[in-house]
Amino acid sequence: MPNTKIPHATAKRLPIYYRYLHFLSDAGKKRVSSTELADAVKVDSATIRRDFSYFGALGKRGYGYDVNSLLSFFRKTLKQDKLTNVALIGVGNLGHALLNYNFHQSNNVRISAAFDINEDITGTIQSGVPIYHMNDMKEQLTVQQIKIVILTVPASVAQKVTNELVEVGIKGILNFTPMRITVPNTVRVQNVDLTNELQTLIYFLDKFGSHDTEA
Amino acid sequence: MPNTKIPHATAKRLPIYYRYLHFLSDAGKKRVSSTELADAVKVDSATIRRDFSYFGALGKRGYGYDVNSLLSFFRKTLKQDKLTNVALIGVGNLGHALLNYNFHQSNNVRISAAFDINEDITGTIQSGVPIYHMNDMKEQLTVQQIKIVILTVPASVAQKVTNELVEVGIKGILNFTPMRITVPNTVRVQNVDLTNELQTLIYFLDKFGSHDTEA
DNA sequence: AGGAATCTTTGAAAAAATTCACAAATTAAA
DNA sequence: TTTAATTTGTGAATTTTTTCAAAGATTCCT
Repeated sequence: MPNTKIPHATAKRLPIYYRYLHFLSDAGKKRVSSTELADAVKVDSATIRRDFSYFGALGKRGYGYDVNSLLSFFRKTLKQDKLTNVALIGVGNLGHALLNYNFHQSNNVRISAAFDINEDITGTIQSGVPIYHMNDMKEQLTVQQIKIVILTVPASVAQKVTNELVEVGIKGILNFTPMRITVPNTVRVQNVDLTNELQTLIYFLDKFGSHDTEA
Repeated sequence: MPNTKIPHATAKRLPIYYRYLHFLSDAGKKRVSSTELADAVKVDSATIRRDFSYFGALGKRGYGYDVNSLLSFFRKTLKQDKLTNVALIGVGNLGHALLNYNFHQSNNVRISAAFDINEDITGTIQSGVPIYHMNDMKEQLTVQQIKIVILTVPASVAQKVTNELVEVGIKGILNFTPMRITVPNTVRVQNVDLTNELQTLIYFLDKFGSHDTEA
């Protein structure tokens, strides 16, 4: 019974599987077992089989999974078969790094517009991406029909900017600010909090019995 | 019965609470209720109360939690009362941004050394941090007694570098590479995978019934 | 002071996620 | 062809996490 309801925890692992399948395919590998995958992506093999099973019977007993068919299945599932345009809001330290970060390569995502208030950079093109002034944000997002943004503005303006994003129909926000922004529940927020990650790491430290932790 | 065993899910939320308490304290607020906190950090109030209760009875019925005592309790718990030195391995795009990123401000963490193979920058000081050559990594990490690193090297060398880190007794790795690195279970790895975050966001998109997702 | 309102603490229930373990299917080897 | 070795798919058990709900403690208002 495919696709009925994919658990949240499973969904978050799909990109990890996807990437490794990509790697295997590039390496010319034809088949892969859940055990082999487990070793590479550090997820228990039973969990992997369970995850896959939510999408139906993707494997073959005694054989494993066919790399290429699994890959193309996940490519569709993750909507990697078409290019997604996103905008970058806030071209500071981190924003600038993300402009150069090669999302496109493995991801089929392109940053097609960036916004900032700094007039030294607005109007220019950085790493192939035009930088607009924040004043033009709502207009450009509408015209370019962008539905996903990466938010790298200062925490102090995060909510204010978010409200504008919601107004123009943004559906997904990758939030790099430390603020927990408020949005209507038609909008999805994914938080990436660098400070938190470090603090969590420090916290877990001498608590040994360690190993891996998902971001 | 405090401190016996803090659930993983709880531990990952502590930094979020900590930061907001900091904010409240700075704003001169004396007390806060779980409901109020819940609204700000987007975690259910019952979950917050449960989380706190693992550390003992930190609040007062009918009153709420005292901001400053809660703050100083968490400061100790998260070891934010003393400065933690970390190293940055790999000063590329992202690494450079992290050098400028103000971990220190809210975090009491300092990047005290950075490493790269690019001889144009080794030997220089960037954003106040000396950049050493990777050849000197093991020596410097040992001398400086660094136990935590931020790993921003290319995926292709992630495991190789990790092995060296393990050799010199690194205990925590904040892994920005897309590789799932292998470490002995005395070492903790926290993965931050930017591409994954975006893909997850895209995946969740039209699956509406949305809202927040932790990184 | 008395009573209503607030708010934590915490058992217990519910929900979600992981893991075990084995039958069923397939491949590989002898 | 028969046997041994793999390996999936999945009920069931377990573990983890979240949420409910009510008793107990305190504050606030009149």
